[in-house]
Amino acid sequence: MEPNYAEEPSRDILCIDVKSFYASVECVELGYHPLKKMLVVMSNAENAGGLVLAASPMAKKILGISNVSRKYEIPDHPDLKIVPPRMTRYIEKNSEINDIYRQYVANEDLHLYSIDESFLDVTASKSLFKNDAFGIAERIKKHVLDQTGLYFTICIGDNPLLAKLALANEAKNSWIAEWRYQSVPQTVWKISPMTNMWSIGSRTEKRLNRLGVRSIYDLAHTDFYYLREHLGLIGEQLYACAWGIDHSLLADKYQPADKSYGNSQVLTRDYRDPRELEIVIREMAEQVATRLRRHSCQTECVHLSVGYSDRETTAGFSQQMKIPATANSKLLTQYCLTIFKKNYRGQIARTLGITYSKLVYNQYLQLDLFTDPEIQISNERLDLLVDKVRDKFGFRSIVHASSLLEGATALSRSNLVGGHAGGMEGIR
DNA sequence: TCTGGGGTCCTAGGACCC
DNA sequence: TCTGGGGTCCTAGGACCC
Repeated sequence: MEPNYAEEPSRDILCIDVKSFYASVECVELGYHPLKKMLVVMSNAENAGGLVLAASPMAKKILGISNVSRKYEIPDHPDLKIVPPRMTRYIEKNSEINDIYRQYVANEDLHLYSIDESFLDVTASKSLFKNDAFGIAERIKKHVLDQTGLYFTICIGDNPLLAKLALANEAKNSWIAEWRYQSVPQTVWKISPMTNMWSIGSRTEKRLNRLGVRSIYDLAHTDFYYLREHLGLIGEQLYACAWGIDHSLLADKYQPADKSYGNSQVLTRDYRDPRELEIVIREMAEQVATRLRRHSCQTECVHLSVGYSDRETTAGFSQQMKIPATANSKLLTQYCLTIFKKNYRGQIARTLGITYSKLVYNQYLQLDLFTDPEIQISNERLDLLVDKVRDKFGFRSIVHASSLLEGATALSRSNLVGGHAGGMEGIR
């Protein structure tokens, strides 16, 4: 049951990623050459456990630093520059770069994949620019370099999967690579280790090994029904991937089925006092609620997870709860605390996470039968007012008195963007 | 010396309904 | 005499990605 490529979509898809995005942005802003300077962007650099979010190509090459290195693993070197993250700046740069892409493709042919990766379908642009995919890629590369000083790699494929695989596996050496259906035997089947394949992590690799599959070549030559029987839908998808076929994996990512908003944090120390934990839960419940309101949506499902310290014998608990749609801070806080009280028995806690899922985008207030409508409406107004004041004057302008108590983390985290320093500290 | 943070998708099993 | 079966919703947990 080999695939028939004639029936598969054949487009000119570019997958573009900026080399060491955060590190490169910092180099440019600080006046260094992004390909020549050794620089790392580090979160929490004041702790030995500080995490490297991005390392410039030279830092990787000469000092062997990788993106999840810890501070205590970084060698001392006089030429190595260490800077804190400025997430807000990176988001701005990302949007500037995508604005450039929009000069080459229609908006519906541009898919933002992550902060440093985008997919462009340039099939329709070829006649407009009187150029092939390769030529358009070169033009975009020059444009972005001239305007922003950032270098990147581009891969071309018949579909997003091939472009993405090329980027992950071949673009390390050259700035451009092209993977097509015809080249699958020389490219996709040679991907090694197997975990370099999209959607194969260490667990899946082990499962495949147990089924006698030791390479991507093996995967492509394993009976489809055998894979489906043992791995279900995943088996079907893996088989398709091994032949470079992209039916769902990337395509579906453009329209996520289950959107959710959440925040999580590793606490800076062990917490064993339930009152302190409740303070942090309140803060987080409210911060995620703010994100809901900012996106004009409500949640129907609240999830709380508490991870225990290594010193406990159990890992922690994680529980969700279906609720009537709301984006109200006070209500959501109560739901989170309900889950907390139901499960917590005095263990030493180290991580907290709150996620709101099952989002609904209807704007009107869902009045419930058991609460006075006046109160519901005034709660809603209060939330929006608080959001507004914070938009204007910063998070710190209005905080709960409890955020000043021992154990609270909201104030110290108020400048974080995507969990890391936003870089606007002192401005607000 | 010590837990990064934010997401999405899939599966299994239980509850409930007709 | 006998264990129904199918569909849907929900939760928990696993896996993966950037």
